[in-house]
Amino acid sequence: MEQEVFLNLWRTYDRLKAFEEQVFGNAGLSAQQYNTLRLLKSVHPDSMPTLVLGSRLISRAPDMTRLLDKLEQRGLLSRERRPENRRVVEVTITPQGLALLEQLSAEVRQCHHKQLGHLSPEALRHLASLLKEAREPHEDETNLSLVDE
Amino acid sequence: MEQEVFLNLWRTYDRLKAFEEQVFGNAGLSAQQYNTLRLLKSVHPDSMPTLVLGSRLISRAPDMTRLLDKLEQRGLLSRERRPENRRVVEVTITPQGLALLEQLSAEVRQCHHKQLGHLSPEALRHLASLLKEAREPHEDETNLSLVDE
DNA sequence: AATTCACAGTTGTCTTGACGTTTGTTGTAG
DNA sequence: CTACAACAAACGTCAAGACAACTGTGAATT
Repeated sequence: MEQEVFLNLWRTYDRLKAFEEQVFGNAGLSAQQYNTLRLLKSVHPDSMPTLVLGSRLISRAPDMTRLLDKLEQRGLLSRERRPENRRVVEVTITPQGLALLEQLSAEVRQCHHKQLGHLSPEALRHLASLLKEAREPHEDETNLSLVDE
Repeated sequence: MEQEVFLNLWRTYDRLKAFEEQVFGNAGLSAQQYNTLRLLKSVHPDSMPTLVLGSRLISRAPDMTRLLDKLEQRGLLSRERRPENRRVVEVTITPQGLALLEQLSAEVRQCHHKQLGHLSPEALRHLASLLKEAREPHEDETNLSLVDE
């Protein structure tokens, strides 16, 4: 029974993921990169240290450095070491990064609707709350809201 | 709303996956490899063509050849081209493969219990059925049962 | 002040996922 | 009977994920 739930979770995630991948693929982003930008936007114009960013992503990212490298090369974010603490690298989204998110936003909304639009609002609410309940004991910190816009 | 559900799905999957990875990691398997063996066991002593195997896995596997290479090297399965049709490669689980699954089975059950044991049977049933409903329009074929033992 | 320790990122390496392109095999049409 | 299309698998390549080891920086201990 518990096994069946996990397999259902896995497969459903795998199927729905394909939609996102198509949207982000067009823009040359991975889902993880998109979420990084989304998270940076939510604190803009403030910055965020690399490791904090990594820990707040939906899915753990063991490779923040290289992920940020790529986004920085494309001018979507900037990194800076501040004199008061040269250990941390502060990351900020750039106007280009914001513009890219803006450009994608309609398509992303549409994508999520294609994924799950066939479910009733009650079913969606119920599903979200069961999912939260399922992972609740395994969250390290109280990792608050997943949506932040 | 739909976006929030997908993010919850993603995160919950990511959190629960960690448990499986630990169990399979000990045995030197990936979750995908374990599922391959499990699927082969379900048709044992019959065999299965490579591509059929790939299409029946929980999550798509674009790289069956190399996944099977590793399992074959460890003697967990065998591959064979039959004279009547030399195009297809028939895959069969070996006694060693079966033994490995047997050896892991208790640990796997325990792992799923750790993942989801805190939910009531009703919640589990409900969650499974909502997940099925969520991906239903996106299943290519009627991809029937995920559990097959 | 020098040493030790903890912290934040980075780099190296290996494995896996993704995707397009061959190679070998069979069936079919001219 | 030959050429061509289809199919199954294998291979090449590149980007991501995982994990360990390393570098540089700041704070604490003595």
